[in-house]
Amino acid sequence: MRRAATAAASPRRAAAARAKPAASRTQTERRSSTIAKLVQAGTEALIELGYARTSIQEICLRAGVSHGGLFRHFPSRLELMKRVAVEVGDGLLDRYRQQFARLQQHAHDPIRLALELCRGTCQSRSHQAWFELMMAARTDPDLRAALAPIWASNHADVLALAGQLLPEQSGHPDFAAIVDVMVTLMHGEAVERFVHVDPEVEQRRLAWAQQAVQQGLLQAATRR
Amino acid sequence: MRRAATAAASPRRAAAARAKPAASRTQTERRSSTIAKLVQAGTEALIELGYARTSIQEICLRAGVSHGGLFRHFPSRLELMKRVAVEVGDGLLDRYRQQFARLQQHAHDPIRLALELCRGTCQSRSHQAWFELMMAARTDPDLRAALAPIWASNHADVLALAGQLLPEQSGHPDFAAIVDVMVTLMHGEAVERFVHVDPEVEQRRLAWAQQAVQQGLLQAATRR
DNA sequence: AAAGATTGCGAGTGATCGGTTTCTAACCTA
DNA sequence: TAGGTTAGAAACCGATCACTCGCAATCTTT
Repeated sequence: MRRAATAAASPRRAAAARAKPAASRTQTERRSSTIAKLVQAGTEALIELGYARTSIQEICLRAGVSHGGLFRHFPSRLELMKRVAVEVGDGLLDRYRQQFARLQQHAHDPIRLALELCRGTCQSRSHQAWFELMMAARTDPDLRAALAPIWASNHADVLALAGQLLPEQSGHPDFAAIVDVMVTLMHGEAVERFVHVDPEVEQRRLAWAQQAVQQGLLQAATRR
Repeated sequence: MRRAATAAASPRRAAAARAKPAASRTQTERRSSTIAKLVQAGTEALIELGYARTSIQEICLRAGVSHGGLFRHFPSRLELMKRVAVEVGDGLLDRYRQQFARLQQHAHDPIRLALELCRGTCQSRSHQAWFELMMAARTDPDLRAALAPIWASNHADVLALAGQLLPEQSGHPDFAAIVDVMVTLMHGEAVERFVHVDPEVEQRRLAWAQQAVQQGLLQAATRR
């Protein structure tokens, strides 16, 4: 399906690209370049202005693409937002994975690290775009329908990643429930952060969460 | 300042009101009646359509008030939204207080009851309007400035109410932190609910939260 | 190099936005 | 009951919304 390799295979076009790298590009390069610019601009607009004010003209202005140029690649605003959602969701997971891999050797407690990274991810700029789409979808049936499968796969990916990064704990019968509670807590924290930020409260909250997770993991699921 | 009593003080007008209660009303009655209708309509529109689509004409349509009539009582959309926020915030607290008073005699565990009511409140229709205003304010500086004091007082009221309803636990050094974590958790739950609802996960989450609160209350703050 | 396909551009379209203005109907004071 | 004030209705304003369309520029194929 993809034809990215075709460009490099043509010696004549490759030579032209070497001579005037900015001026002459293949169609697929032009296409993917402007698409990337549009998606990036859409993400930034979501973060800074919110879904309602992320208008076509705002995106085009930020991307440096004309009004009509956008519709050459996306048939509607909704389709662009779908693409943004996929890109943002994948980006958040990648970010988490990379940070964990980089820091886990120097971390004393992997659970603490996991919680801190979870908080950091939920408070990141990208995650604000994610929330913005979630909230907009609440009252926008079309957007909701379009994003539902993206959310579902992302949710599954989060749990899978947690099990992958914490292999020793992943076998615990309550592991999924604990991950769920912690992610939910971080989501609540991120939402409240839009209203008010209190570093001291946040620190106590994380300490409390860490303790609760460790106690939860120590005891077997004897509740039932 | 207020003159609501003036109407009832006039015997002639009171007689007229008794004769044709719907047709003839005092100015203050007319005024407060349409204001109430506008605030109610604004709240419902927030819940069903979201902040962005809660337009002047949508509110007027729902309230049965003309476009110009709205601006007779509110100088701008923002002022109406401020009023909605106050009304919704107070309503949520009243609702919680009343439900707790009604159910605490039959409840086995007041902490469990407090958590269940907190969840119920955060998942109520009114709370969706509250969230909608929160999220809209994230990217709307004017709205944010207008709602900041309302949030601050509401936040203080929530903690005060918790201490009032759980007098035995309110003296614990971690009480405020525990209430904070639980409210935050319920906020996260409410947000995720916009995406997906899973009753089984929610049940486990509440059981886990209850257990965590009880363990947190049992031990003194020995962390430091 | 000619012909064909793809990409980018920007002036349109009708609808809707928050807010103003003008005018009539209802109510209050005296 | 006359004169003044308040409440409500509806036409109107410029700005902005998502989206369309015809045309020019740039690749790709022959």
